[in-house]
Amino acid sequence: MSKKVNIKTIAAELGVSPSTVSKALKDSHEIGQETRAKVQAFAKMYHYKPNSLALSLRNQKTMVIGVVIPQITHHFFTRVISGIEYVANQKDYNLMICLSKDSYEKEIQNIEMLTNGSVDGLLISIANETLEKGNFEHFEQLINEEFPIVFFDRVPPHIKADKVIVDDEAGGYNAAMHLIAKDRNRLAIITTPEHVTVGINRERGFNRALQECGKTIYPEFNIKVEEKFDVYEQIEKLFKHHNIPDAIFAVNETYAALAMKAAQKRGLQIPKDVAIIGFTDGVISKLTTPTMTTIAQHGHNMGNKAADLVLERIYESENEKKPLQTIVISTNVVEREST
Amino acid sequence: MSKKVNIKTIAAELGVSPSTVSKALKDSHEIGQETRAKVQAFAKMYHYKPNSLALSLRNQKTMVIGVVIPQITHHFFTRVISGIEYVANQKDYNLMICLSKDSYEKEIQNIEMLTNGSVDGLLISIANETLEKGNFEHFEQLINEEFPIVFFDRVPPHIKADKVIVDDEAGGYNAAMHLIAKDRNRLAIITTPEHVTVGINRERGFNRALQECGKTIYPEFNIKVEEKFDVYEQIEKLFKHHNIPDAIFAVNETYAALAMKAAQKRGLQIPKDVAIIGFTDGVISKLTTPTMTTIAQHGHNMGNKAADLVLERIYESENEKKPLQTIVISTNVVEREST
DNA sequence: TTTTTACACTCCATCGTTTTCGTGTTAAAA
DNA sequence: TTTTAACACGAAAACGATGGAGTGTAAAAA
Repeated sequence: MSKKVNIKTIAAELGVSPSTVSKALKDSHEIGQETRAKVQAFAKMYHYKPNSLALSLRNQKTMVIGVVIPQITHHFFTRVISGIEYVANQKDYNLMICLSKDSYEKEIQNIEMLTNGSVDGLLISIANETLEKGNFEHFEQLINEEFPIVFFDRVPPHIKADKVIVDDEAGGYNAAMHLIAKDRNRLAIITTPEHVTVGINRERGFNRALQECGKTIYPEFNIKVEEKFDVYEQIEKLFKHHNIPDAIFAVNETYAALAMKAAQKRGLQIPKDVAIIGFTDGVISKLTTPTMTTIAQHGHNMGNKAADLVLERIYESENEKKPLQTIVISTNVVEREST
Repeated sequence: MSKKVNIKTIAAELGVSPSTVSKALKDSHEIGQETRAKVQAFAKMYHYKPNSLALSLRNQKTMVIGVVIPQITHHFFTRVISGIEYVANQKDYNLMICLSKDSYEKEIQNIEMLTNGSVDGLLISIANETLEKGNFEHFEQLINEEFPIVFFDRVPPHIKADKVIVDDEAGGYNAAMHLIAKDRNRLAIITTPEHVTVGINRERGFNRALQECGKTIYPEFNIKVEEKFDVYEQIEKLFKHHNIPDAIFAVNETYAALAMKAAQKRGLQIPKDVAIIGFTDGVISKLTTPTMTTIAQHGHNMGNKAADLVLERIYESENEKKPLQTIVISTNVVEREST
């Protein structure tokens, strides 16, 4: 890089002091018209830009929000990020995005790094590994320090903090109700292992609906997908029993699409023989054949709310703190061809 | 936020000077064993973390790479980011991701912001609006300043800079050849308007293959999709002619999936009646029915290469600069059921 | 003529950290 | 006893920008 212009170099070049330059650039009345014009012209000519590091250090404010997510290739998270970005940008805030890759260690590293003064606040969706471990000390410490922090989607269960979550339980309930309204009786669910909160909650809502409606809960119709093994094979098992479901609720879009494939491979008609409903507002559901009914998650909205919350915390004064909030983003059924 | 510990507060608390604390924390031999131990214990107890802003300012190094992309909800870009992140992390670099939302103005704002000292280097994929406008002054200025900058995927055509691109022309060529090898004669292409470089290049390769093989290029088999209008309707037109294609090459995954839907709606069998091939290695192609043959783009690899390049520029010394590079990421056909 | 006041700047401390160059003390060597 | 060296630590400048307090000049008011 060639030499960069800063206030000092301008000052030296123009034979004035740095303070004069700083004030002249802000059109301060303390500085004479002539000098002001001269400084401003010079600054423009040499593309002077104030160094944000120096500004941040001095103002103790970075105008950056840190975001830690497990995976950026998950479409839902990109929707959330785009929602966060929208709100942040309106307040002149920028984003620093880190990926934990669902690893406990990386998550800790990311958070350490971000809270070293680089950001004014933090938005976090917890790594799967951390959720499994159940070790949230790294968060508790930050919360004790009253660092502005908001959890979204994958949140720590027993920790007092601001959170934005999807109403997964209601989503699961509504999915089941939607299927039941279509006169389905043998409802299956494709879900995640115990430790993934979002999965359990959706399953809980699903089961509640079945109970309320007096539908049988078949143990063999509950597939808990382990990502480490072949996902398709696990889902395919649903159709290898003597008893085949006439409706399937998958807790995410991919599982739903794979269920559709598996069903079609068995020669089943969707939705005639088996209705399928997914979860999330991703790109896939509109492109499958038939198009897929889903529980829309409104990731963008979640991002908006999370950003609002953290900005509130950033701006609130030391003496008048608002109580902790948990914002629940409600879902809704988007009916398409698969049910 | 409660008070944060820094070197000064530690120094005051322990009755030593800031310099002593700084050295003690680095296990400097200048400081006695006893003091060293005392300082380190205190620092650990109060979770001292060096302020990265101050470090960056002093070292003139932020350990951050800025990334500007048009849309984060495009799966291809998330693959690239994940590739960038992988390489960056190995060198202890972090990412600052900004979204231009395909807007010229936002792109300029992002770049202004990032080059105010916040990042050591820049990775850019250009906004569509900028490409349309053809105004690349904001880049030229940075390049003149020798700021480490690497363009990827959507690159400025006539600007001398480091670039990482997909071999779109060869990709289009191979797609056509693949279809021709399947004994197809009436080949259609679903592409983008003129200004989107990636689209034109893929189309050019496609046409070249057709010419070389003596296949007819039907003008009505060339759909240039305008995103502002209903995409599906535009694609559907392919099947409304008396003459229907027996093979389709779509320059992205979404267009390909929509073409599949449109064909299936017309009662056409894929691949029997019409073979379809897409472009990109996204999530959709494996989940459609039938699964989709695509030209894999290797976004992750592109991210790796772009990050490698910019890090090279960051680390290279002022006097021995390497010549500008353009790295071409080659594509390959991933054959699935749709062809 | 002296005092006031407006004007146009400059000085200096500050944000948090590092690092070079001192400096004072003590013990060993001369 | 004096010189030397090791040891343990501190002072200060620097990174870039800012803003309150201070300074010097000149013109206007007393």
